[in-house]
Amino acid sequence: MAARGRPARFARHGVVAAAEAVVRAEGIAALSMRRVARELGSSPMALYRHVAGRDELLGLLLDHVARDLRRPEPSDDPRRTITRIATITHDWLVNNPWAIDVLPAHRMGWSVAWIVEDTVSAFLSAGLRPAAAARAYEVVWQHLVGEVTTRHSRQAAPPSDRPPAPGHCAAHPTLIALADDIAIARAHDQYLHGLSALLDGLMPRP
Amino acid sequence: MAARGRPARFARHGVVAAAEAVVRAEGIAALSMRRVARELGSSPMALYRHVAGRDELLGLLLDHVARDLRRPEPSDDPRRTITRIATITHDWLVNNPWAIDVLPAHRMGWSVAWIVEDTVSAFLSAGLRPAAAARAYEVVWQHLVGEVTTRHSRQAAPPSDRPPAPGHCAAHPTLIALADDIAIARAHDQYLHGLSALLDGLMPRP
DNA sequence: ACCTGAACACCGTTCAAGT
DNA sequence: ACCTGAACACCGTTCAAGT
Repeated sequence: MAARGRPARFARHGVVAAAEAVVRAEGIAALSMRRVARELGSSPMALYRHVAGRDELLGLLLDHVARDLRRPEPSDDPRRTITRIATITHDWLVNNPWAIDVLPAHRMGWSVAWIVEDTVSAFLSAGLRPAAAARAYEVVWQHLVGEVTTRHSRQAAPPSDRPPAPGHCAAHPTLIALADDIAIARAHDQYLHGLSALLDGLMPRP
Repeated sequence: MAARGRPARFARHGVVAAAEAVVRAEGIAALSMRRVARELGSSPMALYRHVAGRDELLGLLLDHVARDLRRPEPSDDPRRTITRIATITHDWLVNNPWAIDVLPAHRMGWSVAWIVEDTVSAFLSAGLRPAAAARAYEVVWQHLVGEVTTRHSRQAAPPSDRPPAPGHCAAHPTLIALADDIAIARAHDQYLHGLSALLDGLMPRP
């Protein structure tokens, strides 16, 4: 069949690719319909031929970026499997922190459903009952999201160098005495440490 | 000394109070300088006499709302102390989810510094070394933030009722078999369950 | 000393018109 | 069939002018 009407200057995929370029170069805050249009050299309204709106564009971008998230090979040791999946997901979210906000609105797309699938079944094969396995997955996910969220927002607003007022020091002795330990615990990559403690509490002991 | 110049129509506190009213009634997304000005019946620019800008207003609002967060009495049992502080903070953050984003930019203001102080010293009196106590606090905080974040974003985007495509079912057998368990784990208030498992892993066993 | 109005540079999205 | 331009209802913030 012959092409009818005016030919398209770009396609849905081109819009997503332009959006990805903007996010990579200038961060998620710079991602606007107008900015993507400028990237494509078109008018803002041209995008709406290919994409329903900004929310859909974010969802498509999520699917696009999810290709970097590779499902690991299954292993015999459930704890090892869970740790590996969590680590991969963690590193991916550190690179794409905006995905945390998009994931729920995107109905936790099937492109990343294997995270739930493989983690829950690892908990099952570790001996947890179904309800406990589902809860355990939820806790691991919450901790993962919390680590990435706190990391990301601290990066955006680094701690001040100003010393605290004397009155504050007297009121918070432990805070002052352990200031270095607290700073180290925040700065270093402690995700695996926290996950390990969590799994100690969640999984049956041998 | 006599008042000089034009009298003020409102004060810094009035701006914060108006901001709180807007947030309580319409949520954090509705909080704009222009919206607060409308609330006060003034021009948007009048606010800048009393507040440096939107970021400072958010910080002041945080301090204002932090008065609802009451420091609990110390107890003899460290685990009980930590659980109580975490529960209070959790409930407060569920009511003020926007605070999660503001806290780091606000340099974790001294108005809530007792959370760190009391939690870390409880871990110390449970027998943890300083570095471990600091890390343990960090993990508890991360889990707390993650629980509130996932709860909040799911509330904004409830799961769809559409049944998944058959292909997806075949690829994710555990997900399908435990669908009800997973839904329950997400819906119910599982914060205390997760915290308990976390403390099992973090604290020395008697 | 405090407030206002116009302006600048943004935003998502609708709707009618052009090619 | 696809794209554009003007428009609407927003946003934070600057700057000069008014009282």
